[in-house]
Amino acid sequence: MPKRHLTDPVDLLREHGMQVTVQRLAVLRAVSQRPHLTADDIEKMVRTEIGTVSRQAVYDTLAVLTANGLIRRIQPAHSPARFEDRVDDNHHHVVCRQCGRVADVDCAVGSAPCLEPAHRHGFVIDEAEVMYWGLCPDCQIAR
Amino acid sequence: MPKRHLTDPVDLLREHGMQVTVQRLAVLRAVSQRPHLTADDIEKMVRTEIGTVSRQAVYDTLAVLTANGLIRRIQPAHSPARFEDRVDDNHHHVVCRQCGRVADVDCAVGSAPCLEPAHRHGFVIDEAEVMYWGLCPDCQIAR
DNA sequence: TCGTGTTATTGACACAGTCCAGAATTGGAA
DNA sequence: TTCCAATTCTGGACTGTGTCAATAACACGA
Repeated sequence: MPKRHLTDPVDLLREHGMQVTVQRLAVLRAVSQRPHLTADDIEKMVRTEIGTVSRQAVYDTLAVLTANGLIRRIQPAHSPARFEDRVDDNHHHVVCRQCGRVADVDCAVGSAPCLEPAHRHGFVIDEAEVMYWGLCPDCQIAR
Repeated sequence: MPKRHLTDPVDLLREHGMQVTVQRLAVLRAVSQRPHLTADDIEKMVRTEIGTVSRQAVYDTLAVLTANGLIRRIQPAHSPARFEDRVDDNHHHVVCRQCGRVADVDCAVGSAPCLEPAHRHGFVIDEAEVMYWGLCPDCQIAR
């Protein structure tokens, strides 16, 4: 009896007590294959793959996957939310001001960059999010 | 002839070639008095102060003030845009996950924190934005 | 005070995302 | 295998921010 790899999407869902459905697997596959897609892009990909899916199902699925930590939601300003399956590591993002493209970056400062603000104003801080802004290679050429 | 202080709102607008209007002065005053307000809050404050103002005028004014660098627009996820008049210094923000309250923080790492990502993927980066997430004092108590 | 270019008003519209209620599907018990 | 309760999906209406376009009003220099 072959031992299944832990990151098998089916096992992943089961481990979190979630039912296994075609839609969920398709959403997981889409997010995994092409990180930083928008909900709309994911909806299109899933529909292409399994024929039909409602927008609501996509949003619900993304929400429940996010809540269970299987995927991560990032929301740059002036852009719809984007999703990625790279979780459990402390990485950040660089966003193109022109086309909205997103890429992963690791911060050079360390594994927990800037987690210590000078004054925390009584806030209990649980996350530091770093967003780099600039122009992607394509948009530099287009100038 | 007394020399006017440079940060006089009227002079500020003139310096940037912008006409001086009651609405603009009221918007500047609102943003200055209570930083991190939303456009909606600002609209209410301005309306209270000068009687009547259209939503569009508020948005236009905020846009033109932002474009000229008189105010700064910050846009936390799951929250409408907020505005502040503290510009020209490299500070960041801490946002309450519960109520959306925003406070200024200076990063302890240095004046230009995390500006050097490990891999920039060909992007030309012009800004690094740091957002801290947590709970504000009031919302800690409410738990 | 007048003329011109800028700014404000009004109302329609766009977009991302959410809510709701009923229908369908699923996992697990028998 | 069949059935039940819980979960999930569907379709449509709806919200909240924000933008566009056309017209009216205003600010400011001459």
